[in-house]
Amino acid sequence: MNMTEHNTLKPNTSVLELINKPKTARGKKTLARILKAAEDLFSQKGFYNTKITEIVESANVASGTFYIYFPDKKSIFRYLMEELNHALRKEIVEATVDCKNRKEEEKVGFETFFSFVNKHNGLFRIVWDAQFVIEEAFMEYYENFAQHYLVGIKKAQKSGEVKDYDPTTLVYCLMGITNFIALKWIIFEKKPVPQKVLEDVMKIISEGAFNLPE
Amino acid sequence: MNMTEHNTLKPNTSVLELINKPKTARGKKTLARILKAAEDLFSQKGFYNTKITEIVESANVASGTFYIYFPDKKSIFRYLMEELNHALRKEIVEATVDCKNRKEEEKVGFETFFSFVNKHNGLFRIVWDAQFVIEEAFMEYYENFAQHYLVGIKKAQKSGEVKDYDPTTLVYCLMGITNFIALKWIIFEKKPVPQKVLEDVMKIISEGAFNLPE
DNA sequence: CCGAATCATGAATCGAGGTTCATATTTCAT
DNA sequence: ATGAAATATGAACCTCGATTCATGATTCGG
Repeated sequence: MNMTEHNTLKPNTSVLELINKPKTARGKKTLARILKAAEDLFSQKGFYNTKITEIVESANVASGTFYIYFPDKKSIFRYLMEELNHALRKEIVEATVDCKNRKEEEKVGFETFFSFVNKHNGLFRIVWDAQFVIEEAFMEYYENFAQHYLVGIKKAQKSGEVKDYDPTTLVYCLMGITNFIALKWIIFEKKPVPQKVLEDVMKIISEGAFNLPE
Repeated sequence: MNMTEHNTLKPNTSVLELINKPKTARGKKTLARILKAAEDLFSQKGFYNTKITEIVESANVASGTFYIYFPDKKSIFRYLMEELNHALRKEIVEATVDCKNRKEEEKVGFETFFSFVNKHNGLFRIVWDAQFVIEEAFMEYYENFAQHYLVGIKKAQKSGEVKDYDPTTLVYCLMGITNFIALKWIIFEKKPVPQKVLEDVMKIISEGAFNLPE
């Protein structure tokens, strides 16, 4: 077992270089087809139930071709995870740039997250599958997401917009809420998250769940 | 493919009979050893990374013995899932019997959930792994849990203790919060959930996260 | 338009691990 | 005490799927 240097939680650690980058138009197309096929299949059936055979078949390439771009099955999985992570964060950042206040920012962030999961509803399955495919990746994913979230929350606490709880607790509560709401609607019900639900969620995190005892 | 009758979401569907029940003291002990070994291994390494070989070795039985009690690898996984599900619900019900109001009930419920996950920290890994092992089981698990939760929440809404949101939304928010707080602390940090965190969580769901703009 | 680099092929390899089964041992009701 | 039922054994089987590699086709800069 040749253990390579451990991959600590450095923010910008990228593993995307694991792949052998195509240098030709043809190569790029092929790689794209492979990635698409893999994302679809992993999303539907998970890592261990997806055969390389199926990926290459669905991508219309020979099995050997797969190994031109990825050293092994796990690499493509990890690659997809990072890709999704980046894409999600990018969408959220872009969607929230000109929000007037933190509350609006949360709302738009939630909406963006829901629509992203709706588009890439394999995100969950891939991320959750990760804990048994590439152990570190799973924690890395959420801790990373939380860290970015944290920055915004702390700022909003300084400005007085957000109450003075332990910010990490708040961040994990908010991530929990969005993840489970998306799970319920997009994964279980196979529908977009209804507007009414989004609004109730906003009310819950604004006003709490309980009525005051009179 | 001989598709057996589809397992709809009937509350009390039990699959525990999948196993060949032992009729002897010896048999019971053996089965218990196998279950313990399997729970440990599945928790640590997930379903697909756990070999029958390892389970039986860790349980000190021969490979054939495994198949006396379970028809195949998936059965024992499913069995464990149900067992955990029942155990968790039982603990929560028992812990909350004499709570004075819904808010206290939530708090005690949260505490019990955290302590359960702390004791059986494989619960998460097993449940989340499930979506790729036994697809229905994953959704079944959460929907089932949600349904029980819902009953209590609706009651508390009638009595006016809980605000009048869509109860399903509220339930999934609360499940999301507890699951992610447990994830952060018990799984990622490998520590029990600190008291301060529990208190902040309670405040968040009581008072919300935002300060009112003055 | 040539040839070195790139990309593609797919049959063959190889190891892994779930499951079976013929045989042996243990239990326990009578 | 006894034998039928219940348990236990573990080597052998068998399938499946990740990966390799020798060979062939394409690309594209100069």
